[in-house]
This record gives sequence, C-alpha cells and structure tokens, in this order.
Amino acid sequence: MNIGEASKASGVSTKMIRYYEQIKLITPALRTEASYRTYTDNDIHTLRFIRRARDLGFSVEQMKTLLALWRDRSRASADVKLIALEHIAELERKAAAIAAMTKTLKHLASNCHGDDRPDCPIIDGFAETLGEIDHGIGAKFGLASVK
Amino acid sequence: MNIGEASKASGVSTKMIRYYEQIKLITPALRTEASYRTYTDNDIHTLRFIRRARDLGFSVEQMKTLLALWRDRSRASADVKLIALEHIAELERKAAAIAAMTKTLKHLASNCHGDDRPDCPIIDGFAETLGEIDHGIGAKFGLASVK
DNA sequence: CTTGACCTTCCCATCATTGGAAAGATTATC
DNA sequence: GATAATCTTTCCAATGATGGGAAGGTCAAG
Repeated sequence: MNIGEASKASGVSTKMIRYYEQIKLITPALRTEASYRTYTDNDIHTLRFIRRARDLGFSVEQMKTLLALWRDRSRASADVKLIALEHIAELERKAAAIAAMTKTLKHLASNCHGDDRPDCPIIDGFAETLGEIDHGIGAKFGLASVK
Repeated sequence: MNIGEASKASGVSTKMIRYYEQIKLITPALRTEASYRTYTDNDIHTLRFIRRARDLGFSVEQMKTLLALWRDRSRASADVKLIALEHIAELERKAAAIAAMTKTLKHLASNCHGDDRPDCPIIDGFAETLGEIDHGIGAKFGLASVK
C-alpha cells in the first residue's frame, strides 16, 4: 500500500502521515526500492487509531501516550482513564470559556437594534472603560487558544 | 506613555502591541528622539477595545473590521451586529464540537473501570474499526482547529 | 558614572496543518 | 517503446497569536 492509499484508508492526509513519522508518533514506514513508503493493514489500523484520537481533540503528545498504552497490553486501565478524564476536564474548561463569550456577545447583540442607525451597544460595549464585559474567564482559561 | 505603561494600562502585552502595529491593526505609535514608542490616552482606549474584542474570541481580521466600524460614526449598527452574530454562530459551532467530543469521551470513560486491570473500553473504542465513535461532528466542523 | 530597569530590532519556537516547488517513479495510453 | 498523467520523494515556507531571548541603546536614581 502506497501512502496515497493509506491516506484514503485511514482518513489521515499524506502530509500528516509523513509528519507523524517525522515527529516519531509512528514508526518509519518500510520503503520500496524507489523509496516509496509502504503500509500494512496494521499500519492502517494505527493511523485510524490516531485519526479517532485526533477527532476527539487529543494533542500529538497525548496521542503518543495513548499509542504506547494501546500497545502495552499489560498497562492498567486507570492509566488510560486518567488521560481521558484530564482531557475531558480541558474540554469542559474550553466549553465554559466559549459559553461565557457567547453569553456576553448575545447580551450585547440583543440590545443592538441592527438597523441603519449608527448607535450600537455592541461596539459601545467593547469601547467602554468600565468593567462590564466579563472577560475574566477568557483570560483565566487561556481562551485565546480556542481558535 | 511608554509601551510598558501602555501595556499595563490596556492589558495587552508589549509584544502584542508591537505585533499589532506591525500587522497594521493599529497605526504606528509616535516615537521619541530615541525611537521609543509613545502612547496617548486615545491609543490606550483603542488597545482596551482590542483587548475586549480579543477576549471575546474575535480574530485579528475581525478586529480590523470592528475597529474600522468603531471609528466610522455613521456606519449602520446592522453592520456591527452582523459580525457579532456570525461570531456567535462560530462559537456555537465550536461549542457543539466540543460537546460532542466530551460526550463520546465520557461515555467511553464511564465504561472503563479504571483499576489495575488492562482491559479498557476507552482505548478499545479508539482502535475499533467499526464506526462507534461519532467523530462526524469533529470532522464536519473542523474540530482540529479547536485547540 | 554606574546600576538597573526600561526600550529597540531581530530571530526563533510553538501547534497541527497545508501549500508548493523540483525532481524522480510508476502507470496508462497511444 | 515514447509520452503523458499521476503518483511519490524531500525541502522549504506559511498560517495565527503569542512568548522567549539576545544584542544593543536609553533613561533615571543613587
């Protein structure tokens, strides 16, 4: 299996497959005489695992750990669960930050008549020097990273 | 006012103030003879505006537009509201993606006893070739970008 | 006049991902 | 068998928003 087929079979782009190899998330693929990477069904299985973990928002670092745990048949399920729970906590943190932003914006938008007239509580809310906007959550939880 | 004071007064780091100047989000600051940037109260006002918008999750591109609308006293409030509503929609999209990830992970974790034994539904869920994990939302909504 | 706290510019790193260029390999078509 | 299309390879660069740090200039207090 060439890298293109492996990509289609796993849902991971060829670019990312090479990248994952480079950063040692996966072991280097075997090569043909012409240096083409070849993939076995087992490799595809690993790539799918990675794709699932990625879709659930795990970072490359976390995936490294998860892959190691996956391969280690004697590891304790508690080790896996811990990572999952930590990730859940992180997701909930981000969800809270997004919810706070949404709430503030909706509040501002609901008071904006949204017609031809220029006065607008939204932009006024941004500009006010008073502390009405609760951006504490965003700041505290590093919301800038929630792209 | 030097850049350090401006940073403290606005809550925007000196690094970011210089960056915002470089990418032309803000106009270049006046300079002293020794090339030190100086900031007026008006500049601080603008920086605070930026900080608020940033805390609400607006991108630099969106902030460029918002700043232009802020300065344009004759623009329609509808123009501002549209941007806000679009951003709200984007936030809700991300919230949905995060919620889907959280739900799946919680489901997997709840079935994992989390003790010394090796069998673990979480990691099995990642590895399964069947389609149990609903990563459709993550895929559809570009969840990889929700860092 | 020295010390420390500022400021300047410049370059690099992050994270996951995509894009492209240049060159070589393979496959399909004529 | 030649040619063209479609792979593949490596390498380099960009994204967005931010931080880190080096090397050197400036300023105020002691």
